[in-house]
Amino acid sequence: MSKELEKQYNPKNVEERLYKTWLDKKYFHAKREAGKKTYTIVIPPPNITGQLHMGHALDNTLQDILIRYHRMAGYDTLWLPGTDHASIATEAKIVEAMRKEGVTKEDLGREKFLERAWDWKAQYGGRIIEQLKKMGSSCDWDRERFTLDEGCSKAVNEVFCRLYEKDLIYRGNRMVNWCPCCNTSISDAEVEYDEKEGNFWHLLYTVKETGEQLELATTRPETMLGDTAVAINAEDERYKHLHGCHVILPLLNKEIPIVCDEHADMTKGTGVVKITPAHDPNDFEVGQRHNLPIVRTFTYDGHLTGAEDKRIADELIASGRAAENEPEVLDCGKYAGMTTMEARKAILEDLKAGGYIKEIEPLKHEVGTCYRCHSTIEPMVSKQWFVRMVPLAKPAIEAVEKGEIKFIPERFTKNYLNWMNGTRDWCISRQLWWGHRIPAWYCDDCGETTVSKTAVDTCPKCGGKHLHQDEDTLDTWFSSALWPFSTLGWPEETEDLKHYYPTNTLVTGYDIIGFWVSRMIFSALEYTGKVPFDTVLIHGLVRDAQGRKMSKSLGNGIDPLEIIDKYGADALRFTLATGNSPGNDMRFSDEKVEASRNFANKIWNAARFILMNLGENEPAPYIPENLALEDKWILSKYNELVKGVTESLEKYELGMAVQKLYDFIWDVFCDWYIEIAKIRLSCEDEELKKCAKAVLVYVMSNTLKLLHPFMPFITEEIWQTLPHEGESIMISPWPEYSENLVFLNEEADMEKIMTAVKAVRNRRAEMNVPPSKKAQLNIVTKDTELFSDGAKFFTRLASASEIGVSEKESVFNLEGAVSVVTEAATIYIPMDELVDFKAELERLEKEKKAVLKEIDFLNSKLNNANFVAKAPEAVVNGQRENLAKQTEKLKMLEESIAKITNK
RNA sequence: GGGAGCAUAGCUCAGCUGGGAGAGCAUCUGCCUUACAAGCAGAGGGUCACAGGUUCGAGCCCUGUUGUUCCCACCA
Repeated sequence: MSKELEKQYNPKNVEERLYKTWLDKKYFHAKREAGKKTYTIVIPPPNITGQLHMGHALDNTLQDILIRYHRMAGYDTLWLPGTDHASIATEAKIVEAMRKEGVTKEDLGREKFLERAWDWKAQYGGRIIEQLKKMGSSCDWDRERFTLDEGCSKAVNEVFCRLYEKDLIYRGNRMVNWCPCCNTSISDAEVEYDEKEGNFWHLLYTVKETGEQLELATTRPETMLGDTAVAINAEDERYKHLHGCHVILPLLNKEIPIVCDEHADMTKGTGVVKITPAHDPNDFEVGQRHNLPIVRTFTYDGHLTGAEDKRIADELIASGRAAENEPEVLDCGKYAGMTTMEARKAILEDLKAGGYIKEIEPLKHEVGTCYRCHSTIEPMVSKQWFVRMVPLAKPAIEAVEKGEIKFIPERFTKNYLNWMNGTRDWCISRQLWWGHRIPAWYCDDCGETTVSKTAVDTCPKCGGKHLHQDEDTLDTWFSSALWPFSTLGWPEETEDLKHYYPTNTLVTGYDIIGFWVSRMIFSALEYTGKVPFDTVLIHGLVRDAQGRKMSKSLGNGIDPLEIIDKYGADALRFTLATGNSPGNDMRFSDEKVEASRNFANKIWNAARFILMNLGENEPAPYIPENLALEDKWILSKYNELVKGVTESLEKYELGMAVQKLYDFIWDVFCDWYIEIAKIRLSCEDEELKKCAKAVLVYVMSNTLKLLHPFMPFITEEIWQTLPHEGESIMISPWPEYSENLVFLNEEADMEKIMTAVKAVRNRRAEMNVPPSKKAQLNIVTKDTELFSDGAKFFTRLASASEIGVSEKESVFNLEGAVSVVTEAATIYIPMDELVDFKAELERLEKEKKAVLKEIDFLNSKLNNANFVAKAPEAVVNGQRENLAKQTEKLKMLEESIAKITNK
C-alpha cells in the first residue's frame, strides 16, 4: 500500500521537504487581502553577531504559533522578519577578529572597516535566518528587513531631524557612562551593576586656613587629581567653622574650595565628600550648582591625561568654540598614560608616602559595568547627543495606563511604567563606526550645527563650504525603536503601512522591556500617532536543567539546532510551548524534549493505524449519518477541544492550549477511541466499518489542524497522507465549535461505561490477573440497555469473555466472584480459585467506609443553610447529584457485602 | 533603599474569573493485547512554605513571617 508510513516518525525525512514546499507555494507571504482582518507580528530582530540560541527558539516558537493560528483562522496574516545590525556588539566582534590578525580599526580606516562589517552581515545575518527556517518559522521572507538597510536608515534620519526640530534632541556636555574598552559612551540602560570587592580609602586633606586634617572617604582615589572642591553639609555642626575655607589637594598642592551642598550626607562616613565633577555623576551635579571647574584627568580610552591631551583641550577652549561645560584637562605628569588601575596604585603609594591615608576599609560595592564587555564604566563628562525623555514618555505612559497596550502577564505593566517614569535623557551617540551615522554637519568656519536628512555642503549660516559630518553613530536601539513601522515603509505612506500597521502582538522577553519595548511605544506614538502594537506577550528566560542561565562562559548553553537534529523541530517547539506560562522562566532538559518526541511518535502511530484501515480513494473527512454512542462521545469531546484550544489561544494561554491537545490526543483519542473503534473495524458489517473509519479520519484530521500551529511539520505530513481537501493544512480553515456536535447524554453514558471498564481493570490488576486470562462479567445495573449494548466494550477493553447484564439477579453463578461497584453498576467477576473472600470482604468494607464518609461530608454541606442559600445553584445541585450517586453506590456495596456474608 | 516574582507529589512544573488538587519524568506491579516498548493496563506518593484574616467555602483573595530569584536606585 502506497500510504504506509514508517513505524517511527523521522523528522529528517519531513521537515526540509515540507518547508521548501511551503516556501515554493508562497504560503508565508502576506497578500494584503481586501476585506479580511489583519494580524501582524514584527519579529524582534536577532543580532547578526550571534547564532540561534534557546531564547530565540522560544521567542520564535511563540510567534509562529500565533501566526499560524491566525492565518488558519482567516486573518490576513503577516510575520515580518529581519535582523539587527547590533552596533556595539557587532563592532566589538569585528574588532576582536581583526585583533587576531594584528589589525586595528584605525589601520583600516572607516570605509574599509565598514566594508568588513557588511561582509560580516552577509555571512552571519544569513546564517541566523537559515536557523529560523529550521524551526519552521512561517515568516514572510519576501519582506525581510535589516535595521541598517536603506529604508530603515531613511526612517532613522527622518526621526532624528524631526526630533531636532522639535528640540527633543540636543547635543551637550553631560555626564555619560563611558566604556573604556568599547571606547564609547553608552546609555544608562546599558550599564549593569556587578558587586565587586573594593576598598574605602580614608584620605586626609589639609585645610589651608586652619591647618587641620579633614578626613574623607572614597572608593576611587585615582580620581582625586580631578577634585575641584570638597563638600560638607551646611547643617553639619562639626564643620561650621570651615565654611568658606579651602583645602590643599595632596600631590598637586592645589587649593580647592570647601563648599556646602546637600549632597554631603552628615550621617555617612565623616560627612565630607571630595568633588570630582568630570568623573562622577553626583559630583557633576554639585559642580553645576557651585560653578566648579570641571577637570578631566582620564582619556576616553581609560588612561590618565597628559600634556598632549591638555594642549588639545586648551586650544579648543581658546578658540571659543567650546560648548558649555567643556572640561579642562589636567596634565597628570608622572601619572600620565597610566591606566586608571595603574594610576590608582601609584597615587595610593604617593598618598601613603605623604601620610595622607588614614585608613583602608574593605568594602563590597556595586560597580557599573558595560553590558557588552563587562568592563568597569568610567563616568565622564563628554559631548554627546541626547533625547529629551520627559515629553516623549508622557504619552507612552498614558497609552499603557489607558489600556491601549496590554502586557501579558499583566504584572509587567508595572515594570514598564516604573521604567518610563524613572527614565532620564537618553544618550544616543556612540563613538563607533558600525551604525547609523548622526545626520549632523558642523561648519569649520563658523561652528554652526546643521541637522539634515541629506548631506550638507554649504553652511546655511555663513555660506562656508568647509563642513564635516559628526563622526559618531547612533545607539543601536535608536533604530530598533522604529522597527514596527520603519519595516513597513514609514515615513512613506506605503500600502503595507496602511494595511498592516499598527501591528498586533509583540512577543519578547522581560529583559528588554526597558531597552526596546518602551522605546518602540514612545517612538510610535510620537511619529505615527498610533501605538505600535496592542499586546505585548512577555516570556521568560530559558534556563538549563539546573535552573542556571545559559551562557557562553558557563558553557551550559544548549544549541537548538542540535536538539532539532536529534529530536526534530516539532519536538523542540512542543517542549518550549508546553508546561510554561507567560513571563516565567523555564528549565530546559533533554528529558522534556524526549517526552515531546514521544508525543510526536504517538500521533504518528495513530495515523499509521488509521491509514492501515483505509482503502484507496477514501472520501474527504465527513461526519457519517449512523453515529454510534462512542462516535457521538468522541465528537462531543473533540468539539469541546476546539472550543478550549481556540479560547486558550485567544487568551495567549499557549501552554494551556497545548496541554489540552496533548490530553485529548493521547488519553482520549488514542487510549479510548481508537481502541473502541477496533471493534467495528474488525467486524464484517461494511456500513459499521465505514462509519468508524469516517469518524476516525474526521477527528484525526481536524485535531491535526488544532495542533498544527504547535507542530507544523508532523501535522502537515500526516494531514497530506489522510484524505483531505485543500493544498495544505497550514492554509486550511481553523476548526469551529459546532452546536450540532454537543452530545451530553452520550458523553454521560460513555463515562458510565468507561468508569466500569476502569473498575474492572483495576480489580484484575490488583489481583494480578494477566489480560490473557479472560473472565465472565455479570453486570447488575439499572441501565441495562446501555450496558447490554456496551457489552462489546468490556470484551475488548476489560478482558471479558462472556457478559451478562441484568437489573437485579445474577446471570452467572456468582459463587466465588469478586465485585466492583461504580455509581452506575455493580459488576461481579467470577474467578473462584483466585479469590480470597476474607480480603474481598475487607476491601468492600473499606470502600463502604469511604463512601459513608463522603456521604457524611456532602450531607453536612447540604444541611448548612448558609451554603444552600449563598452558593450558586449549579454548585448546590452538583453536590446533590453527587450525594444521590454516592447513596446509590452505598446501596450496591451493601448488596455485594451481603452476598458474601450470606454464603 | 524601592519594586516584582516564586514557594504545590522524589524531580520539573501546570492549576484561567475562589466550589473538595493535576501532568511529565522518576518509583512499584502486570503486560510484546495485530498503531505505537518512544508503547499498554494499574499502583503508591501532597498539612498546596508558615501564621492570621475575609468567605457558606481558600492552592487561588487580604495582612504578616520565613526562604529564594530577579529588576530598578548616584550612596561618597
